[in-house]
Amino acid sequence: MTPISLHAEEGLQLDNQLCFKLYAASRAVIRAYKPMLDQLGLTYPQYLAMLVLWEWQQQPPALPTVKALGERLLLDSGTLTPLLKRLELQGLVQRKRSASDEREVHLALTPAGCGLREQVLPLKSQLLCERGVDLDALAALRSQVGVLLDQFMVLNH
Amino acid sequence: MTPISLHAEEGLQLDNQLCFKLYAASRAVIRAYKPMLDQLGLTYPQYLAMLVLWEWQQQPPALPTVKALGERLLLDSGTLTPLLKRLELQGLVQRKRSASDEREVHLALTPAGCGLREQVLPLKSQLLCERGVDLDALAALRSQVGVLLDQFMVLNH
DNA sequence: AGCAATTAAATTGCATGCAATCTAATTGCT
DNA sequence: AGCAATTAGATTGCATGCAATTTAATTGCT
Repeated sequence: MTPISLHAEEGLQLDNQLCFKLYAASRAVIRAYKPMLDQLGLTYPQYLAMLVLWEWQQQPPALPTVKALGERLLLDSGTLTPLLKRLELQGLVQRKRSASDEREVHLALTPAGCGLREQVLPLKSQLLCERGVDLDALAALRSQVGVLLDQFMVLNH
Repeated sequence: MTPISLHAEEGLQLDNQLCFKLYAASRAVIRAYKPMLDQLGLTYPQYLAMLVLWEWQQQPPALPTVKALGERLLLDSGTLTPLLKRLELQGLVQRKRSASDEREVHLALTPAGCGLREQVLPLKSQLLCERGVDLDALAALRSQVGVLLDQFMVLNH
């Protein structure tokens, strides 16, 4: 196990921190989504939750639980419970206790929640277009960040 | 302006979203920093603020203002004011109104805040070592995420 | 000088993230 | 069956992010 030597001059410069670049880039991308999300009436994490629910709907009849959604988004019930209650208040999602296991809460899309999906693709195309995003570069970067994510997922056991 | 065509099957899959990968990776990295930050008694954004203040100290005598710190971290006073008050309570930072312009607040490190810097590099080396991080790969990814960040910084004007 | 426009922080309100705790339901083990 | 250990959500508390508003100080323009 070779000790890693870091020199203060480089090792503590903000601009040399991957962590800061990631953190700032993530917020910058979320900021870029804001105009689109405002039109949908969703916050960013709410949008991610809807993406999972829309995806899940492709394989009926299994409904996801809060836990399953959390595993997908890497979020716990402390974050998801209030978020899902807000989506329910907006009439996009229904939460119902499982009959077979009363601990679980199943999530189902309402017709409104289902229909919202159709509005997303046009808005997203517009977003990418306005910004002249290179789709190939996007995919490449996504894959690289994905590798990093996987590494940390394992390491955070 | 060529319209970008996205197909629902690929275009809305969570795993195909760069935004989600970035968001998840950013949180995963912050989680990885947690053990180190706990030892320092700092939260993650507090740590970033300290990085900037430590860096700033290399060029005396100019003291950063809240605004300057915010420009560096891409955060506004709504986030920074309470964060800095907590750092002040911990005795790491001093906030003082500028004499020349009463609107500004200058930030100075206390001796304790200054001294904390020495603890960081060993802890960080240990973190990287324990996880067997490849420093070259790290630098490469940082540079790529940096490019993305720059693009969005410009585009979010 | 006088005053509108700007600017820097602070404040308020809301929605996360996340640790820690709590509750209720289910499992597993004897 | 009986009971400890697990498990799924909900709840609480705290620290961000960030939009929107407010306050006080400074600039800029006439």
